[in-house]
Amino acid sequence: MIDFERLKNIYKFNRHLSLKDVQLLLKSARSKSFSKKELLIEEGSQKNEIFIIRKGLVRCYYVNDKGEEITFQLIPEHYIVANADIILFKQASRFNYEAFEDTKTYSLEYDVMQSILESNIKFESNRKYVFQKMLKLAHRRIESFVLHSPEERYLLFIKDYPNIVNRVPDKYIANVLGITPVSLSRIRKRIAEKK
Amino acid sequence: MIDFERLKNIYKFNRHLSLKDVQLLLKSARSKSFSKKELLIEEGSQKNEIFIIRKGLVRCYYVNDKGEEITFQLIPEHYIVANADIILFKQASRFNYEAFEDTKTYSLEYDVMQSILESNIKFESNRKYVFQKMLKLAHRRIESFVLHSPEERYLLFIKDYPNIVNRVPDKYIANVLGITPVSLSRIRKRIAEKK
DNA sequence: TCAATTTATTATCTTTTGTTAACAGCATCT
DNA sequence: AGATGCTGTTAACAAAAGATAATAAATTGA
Repeated sequence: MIDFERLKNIYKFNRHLSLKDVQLLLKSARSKSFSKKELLIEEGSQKNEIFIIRKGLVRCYYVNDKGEEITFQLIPEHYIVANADIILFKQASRFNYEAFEDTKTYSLEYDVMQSILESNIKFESNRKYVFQKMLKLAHRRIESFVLHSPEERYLLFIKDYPNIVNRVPDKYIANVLGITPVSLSRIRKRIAEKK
Repeated sequence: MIDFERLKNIYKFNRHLSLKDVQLLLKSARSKSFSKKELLIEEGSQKNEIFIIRKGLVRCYYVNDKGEEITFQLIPEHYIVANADIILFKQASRFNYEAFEDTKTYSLEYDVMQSILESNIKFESNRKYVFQKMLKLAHRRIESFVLHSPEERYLLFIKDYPNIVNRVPDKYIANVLGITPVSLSRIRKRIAEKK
């Protein structure tokens, strides 16, 4: 049974949303579980399912020409997993989204979600909130690339996401920072020597 | 006199918006002109004015501890200039937004814009469109840092923004790509030698 | 037009990163 | 327990990038 009150709190739905509103949205949602290494979204997929992670961690990765996996994003609890390629670029997913731990989600077809959101004006301010949150994360990440060195970027990352750091091997974090695992290892050494 | 029909076309306002709707939004807008080097938004500013560039180019830059200017973004015609720090992070602007050419804009207070948007349900789908467009740009830029080398990043940039390349000195583009001007010069040489 | 400024390139040197490979420490799994 | 696989560190070398400075070329402004 879904604990709506708790969920509402977790996802900080707008204060103008009543419990009823949230229920409206979630009664169409499915609860799903993925065991470690299972894929939520597969490369090539045209499906457009929106997930909210209740528990666990999802790794979004790209497979390049050489067959190497490059981790693009690490997505922990309470964040949204969505097929960005479909939503933003109208193309099949270039990424795999893999449960990196045993993961529980609520999910919903994007179109279904949209029609529910559009059916109730109260959802609009919440939609705005979600979009802003995503833009905020994106902006901060771009800043970290333009304004900071890889070393500073790493320090920022462990400060911003202590929650992720202890849960995934460093090599994946290196990818997210746009550097190689070997380089991250050296950066860590340099930082340690400074102290 | 504002040519609404043309403007509507340029900014691809949603088909559900009538000319009347667009007029509603724009009658509160001011037309402004900035001569080269004038600031649209100044570092430290708490003002929240949204600009649409009708003509010209705006450079968004950050001044670091050493007093060096780092260009964060180059914003050409038809794009939006907004104080991201205020809107996303509720803090005074860390950036200057400078007219890099003589620039003409329409502008509007963010709060005014919001209340107009909220007064008319028809604007919602357009708001969604604008947010998506911004997220798309942000996502693509993050991709360029995570998935591509500086050289590939430069090639992507000149492909995506040929419009900007010929209008600003390379040193600003280097900043946007997260590298130094000297390094960009070497990259250009390397690319030239390959051909 | 001509001086002054800005920009791009090149050189030199230092630092950092990428690449590949080896290896040790852990964890996992049957 | 023992074999296997995964991860992080280190080494060695090549490639690229940062820093600084000098210079040439282009642009700007009076």
